Amino acid sequence: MVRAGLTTERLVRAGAELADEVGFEQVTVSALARRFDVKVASLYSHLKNSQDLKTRIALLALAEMADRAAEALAGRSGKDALGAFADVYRDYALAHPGRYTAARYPLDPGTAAASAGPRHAQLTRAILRGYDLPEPDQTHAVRLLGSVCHGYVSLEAAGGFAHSAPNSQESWTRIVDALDSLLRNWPAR
Amino acid sequence: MVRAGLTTERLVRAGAELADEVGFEQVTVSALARRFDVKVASLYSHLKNSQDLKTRIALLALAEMADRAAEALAGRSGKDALGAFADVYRDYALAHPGRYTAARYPLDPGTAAASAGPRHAQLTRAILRGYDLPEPDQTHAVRLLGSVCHGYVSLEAAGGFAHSAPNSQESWTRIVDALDSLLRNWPAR
DNA sequence: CGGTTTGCCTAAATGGATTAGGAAGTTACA
DNA sequence: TGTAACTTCCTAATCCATTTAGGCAAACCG
Repeated sequence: MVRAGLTTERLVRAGAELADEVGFEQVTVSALARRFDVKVASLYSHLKNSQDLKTRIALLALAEMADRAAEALAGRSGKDALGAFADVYRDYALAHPGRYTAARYPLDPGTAAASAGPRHAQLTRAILRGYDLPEPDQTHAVRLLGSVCHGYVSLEAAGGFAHSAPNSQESWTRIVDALDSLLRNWPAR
Repeated sequence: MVRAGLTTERLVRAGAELADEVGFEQVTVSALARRFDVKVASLYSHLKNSQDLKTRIALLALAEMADRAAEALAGRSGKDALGAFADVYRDYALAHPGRYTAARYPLDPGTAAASAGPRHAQLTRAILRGYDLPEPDQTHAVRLLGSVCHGYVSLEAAGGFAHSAPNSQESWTRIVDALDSLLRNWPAR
């Protein structure tokens, strides 16, 4: 019997690739076993169950995005940082649609807290340092930025902007401009 | 044999209720059959397949939201309209989480075009009449508003804002304020 | 009232998720 | 090097959802 060399690590990585190829919904324990040319039951030594697999893929995606965002923000500030940050999410979603979908897989509170989620919030907050907003407005702005990035990328991925002018890239650029302007002129209570 | 009186209409409506109760992911043809105390195969006279069921629930949700949005916009304009519009989505998502999830179920282009999707875009555009933006900025703004509403509500539904201060309602109010301000001071190219 | 349509059925094939238990491969250590 | 302990992967079985084919009975329509 030749061993396939399965590890949780490799399975999750392969699961993420599978998600990008066929969609996160189609990621099943069975499909993953087929990809490793191994019986389904073998995976259950490395994964608790199907949900565990999906959760791990989600955590991988969140961590990858946070890594890229952190790199993109290094040495940038203000509008430059804002644009680079936003592009990280958009580019990631375009390059890795399955992983991006995975990143929205519902996590239980404990898992979410231990995920890269808080890092995302920290990074968003770092951008806002260039805009000098007092609390609690800073928190509102963090939530706004998160909503816009996530919302835009989701709608774009769903094809929402595909079949009408102007093209999506142009809107994206202008929306980043608009957000920059908004943050520089954040309305007082 | 007493007939159960199944129709596509009733099945979809019950499917939507089921989605709100147990989550859209858990809506299956089997669960629906159980709810009507009927054999699974019987549903296939009324539904093409499982995907058809989900698509129909999605269309129902999109139409319901568009109806509510249209009603909310009647007689309002400017910031008043903006706030009311945004609240429709938020309230709908809170009251009908399963249906709201359903509304993001991927539709093929033909179905999407025949859905209430375009009506949503029209309604968003109606709000912007109060802000006097020239094209193509109006389109960018439509996309921004759609992104914020969708993004915020998604993140909120996923519990993103649940465990930190300030509370979500306050952020939401301030974000609507901020968007109003942005639309009134939309930056030139 | 007889024929047709419709609504729901039984039956069966397919495929994913999951568990129990076993055998082959690997490692550690005497 | 021999062997015990552990790890990895397997067979086999169960359960549940999806989907299709074909049939009987109820409802409707002339």
